[in-house]
Amino acid sequence: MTRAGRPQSTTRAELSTLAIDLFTERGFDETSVDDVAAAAGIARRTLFRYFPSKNAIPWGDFDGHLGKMRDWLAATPGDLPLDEGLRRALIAFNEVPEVEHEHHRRRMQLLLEVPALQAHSMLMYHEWRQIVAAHVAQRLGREPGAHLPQSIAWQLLGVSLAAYEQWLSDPASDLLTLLDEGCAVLSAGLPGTSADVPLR
Amino acid sequence: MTRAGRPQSTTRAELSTLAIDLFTERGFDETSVDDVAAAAGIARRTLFRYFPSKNAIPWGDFDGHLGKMRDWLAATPGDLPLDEGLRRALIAFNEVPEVEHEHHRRRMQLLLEVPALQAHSMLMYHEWRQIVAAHVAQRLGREPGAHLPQSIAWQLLGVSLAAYEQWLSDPASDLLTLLDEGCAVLSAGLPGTSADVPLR
DNA sequence: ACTATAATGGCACCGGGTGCAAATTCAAGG
DNA sequence: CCTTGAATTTGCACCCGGTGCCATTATAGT
Repeated sequence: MTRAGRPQSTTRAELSTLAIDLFTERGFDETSVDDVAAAAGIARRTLFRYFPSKNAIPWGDFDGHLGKMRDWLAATPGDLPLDEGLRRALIAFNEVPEVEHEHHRRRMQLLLEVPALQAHSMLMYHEWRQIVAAHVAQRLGREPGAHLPQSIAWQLLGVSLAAYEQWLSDPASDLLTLLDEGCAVLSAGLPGTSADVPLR
Repeated sequence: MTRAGRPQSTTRAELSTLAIDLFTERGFDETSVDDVAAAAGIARRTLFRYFPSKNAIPWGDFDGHLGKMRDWLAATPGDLPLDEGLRRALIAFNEVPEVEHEHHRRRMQLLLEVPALQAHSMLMYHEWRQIVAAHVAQRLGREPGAHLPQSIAWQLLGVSLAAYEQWLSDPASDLLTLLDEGCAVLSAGLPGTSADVPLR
């Protein structure tokens, strides 16, 4: 059954963590792809078979993780309000086992603070947004490509990224709490609205 | 008075429109920087003095345009609800004179549909978000770097990008109307919430 | 051992981006 | 008219990310 040929000499995950270490120590721009390949003991050409680009390396197996987001949303009870379903899925998606906390933080620090990676992340989040939009569309009885679902997906992404930025800038903060706060704003709408009590 | 040296041989705006033409015709990835330079009649090296990267070329003078966003927000009457002020500034920022409609559409089509440019746009919008966050912070009496202002800025960016995507995908649609719809969601919060009438 | 299979690795090549130093073009002053 | 100085343009060498191609290597099954 085990279809054979030469076995892989390493894994995406291994390479990703190794690279994150290097990038964090020496800096992303200052570390060349050759450096990573050399440290991993493989050829540069091979590294590009594990990852499509240097920017993709710190992401590890994000696509695999995306599947979970889809599953959580699909498993959302139908009687749950839309915002509550989104909130729970978002929390679940960003929950990380205690042991991996430090590693997760370092990875996200790279992804959110290195300009090249910041930019690249938008390509990664495209699929994530489509998953969210599809769920919202289904709940609201619209097309996945319609304006409302797409807008909500973008806004939820905004909530996530703002929470992550805050989390990274304040070591004492808790990521899930921040995500919760963001969701609250998204659910209830902007403060200081005509519907609200006057500000002063 | 005119402090002299050799005069510039062209302008950012000229190069930008020329390049947008080329990129639209032949494709962004298929058009090399040398092609653009050749078409403009300047050296490749010189082109990189007008723009810091190939990705920046289609943006033209975006930084200058950013100043207007700051001005509109600063000029917002203090008695206007927060959401209404943001809505008006967003509309004003994205209003384009009739004559430039076609050009604007082609530019945005590139910026939103070419992956490399999609990614790069996040770096461009960073400053835009900070402007919005600063305004929100001032209105709400918080620090510009605080979570709430940053989250709202991210969400407003999401509203903008969703509107633009919709506008590009549907030629019959009106951009300002779409922006308005997005702002409405942001103001009022998500539909299908526990606070709303049950869905069916 | 032999073969099919699947991964690794070396090499040449392309395109974006930069540092550096020389060449160009203008205004102003002697 | 010629020089000087400022600001811009340009050519060149070089680095790095990324790809196409093909040979090489390591495994499983016969």
